[in-house]
Amino acid sequence: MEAARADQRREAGLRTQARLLDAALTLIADRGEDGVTLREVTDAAEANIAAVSYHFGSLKSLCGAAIEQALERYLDAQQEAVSALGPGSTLEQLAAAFARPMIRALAAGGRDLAVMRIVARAGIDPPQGWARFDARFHGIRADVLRVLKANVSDVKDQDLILRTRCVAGMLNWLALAPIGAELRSKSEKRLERLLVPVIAGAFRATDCG
Amino acid sequence: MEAARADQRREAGLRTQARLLDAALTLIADRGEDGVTLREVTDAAEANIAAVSYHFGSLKSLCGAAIEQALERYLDAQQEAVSALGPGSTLEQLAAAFARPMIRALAAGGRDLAVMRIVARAGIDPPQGWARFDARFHGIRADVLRVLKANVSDVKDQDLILRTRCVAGMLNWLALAPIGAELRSKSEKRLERLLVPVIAGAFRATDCG
DNA sequence: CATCTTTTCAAGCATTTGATTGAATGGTTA
DNA sequence: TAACCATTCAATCAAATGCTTGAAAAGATG
Repeated sequence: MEAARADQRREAGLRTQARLLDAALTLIADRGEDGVTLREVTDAAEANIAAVSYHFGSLKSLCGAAIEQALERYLDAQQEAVSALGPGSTLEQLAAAFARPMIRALAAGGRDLAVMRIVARAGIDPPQGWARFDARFHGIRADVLRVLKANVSDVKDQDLILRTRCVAGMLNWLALAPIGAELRSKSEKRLERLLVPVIAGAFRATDCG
Repeated sequence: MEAARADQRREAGLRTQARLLDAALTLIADRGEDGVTLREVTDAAEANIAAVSYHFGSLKSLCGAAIEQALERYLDAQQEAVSALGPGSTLEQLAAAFARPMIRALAAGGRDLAVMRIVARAGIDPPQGWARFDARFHGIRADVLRVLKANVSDVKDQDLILRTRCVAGMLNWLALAPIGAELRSKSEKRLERLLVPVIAGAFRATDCG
């Protein structure tokens, strides 16, 4: 037979894996990793209970894989948004770039928002192997810090990093809290107009006097 | 017998109730309501498993009581801090007052911090009967809004409320996320110096140009 | 003292949990 | 066709869960 034609059984298995990952993504985003049960995830994925053990070894492994997938999608988007910043970017441009992945997710909803909610939850209850992504987080933080230092003077790096974390926390909060649900019907442009000034203000943190 | 002397059995029961509430407070703060088990809470409280049913009816009721207690403590502190604001308060004074309960809790740790973490979790997964506290939240928000309107011009009330929610979310994030743990060894004054400018900046949200 | 009442306790119950098993399914290969 | 193999499935298991039970403990009350 042709080598190009794939094994139908293997393809079906991969589709089941993908459905399980997708179901886990949504459920973890809504209830957290510990709130997801085996039956729930297999029902949502239209798969048999044993499929989780067969394809992933355990429910914990499936959730871990779903969370890793979400983290990677987030880091890709965040890194791309931040790397577009030039050396002379303003705080508003920084704020817009930094918040863009979350703003897009809030406007888009669905899987994109689920990814951001999982990342936010991971910030509260760091999953095992979180350290695996430290380097990429550090890289993004370095890009942000560079722009911050060019715009804000007489503030220690440590304190600028704290401001970045405060802003990231604020955005994560909007993804998780029901209060942030009001924002989800709005367009990207509208969200940008609302949030960017607040974020830039937090970055600036100056009395203006 | 004297009416003033209390029944020792009743007193012992009340002490058990208090221990259960206290154990639930700590555990809910750390793992969330759904992460608390009956055995865990009774072990921590040095009480028998049946004590929960006997005193509170169910684990859910015990957790509900602990969460309500935490919410009330929080609202008392927040309301007191905000009501100290005068009509001519600056944004920095507003920021300091608004963040004071969280700053005190971060500096104090222990039960005070547990209370704030439970309130933060309640903002993500609102418990039943949350609506019971709507009026008090609304009152605090009104006080904040008054000061904001006096300091920020040409911004709709709706958007000022959003800023308040963003700031509240940022503070809640610091209570929940492990990243915020770095702040917990610092003094109130140091925390105020670090956070108040950021919060005031988010409230101000102006380009300064 | 005898009787009540409040609280505590160990044992056990039904349900739900994650996980396993051996058989069945059905495409693949010789 | 027949042997093979990746996948699916229903049935089942042990452990953990929330909760209940009847008895025991011990202060209160007459």
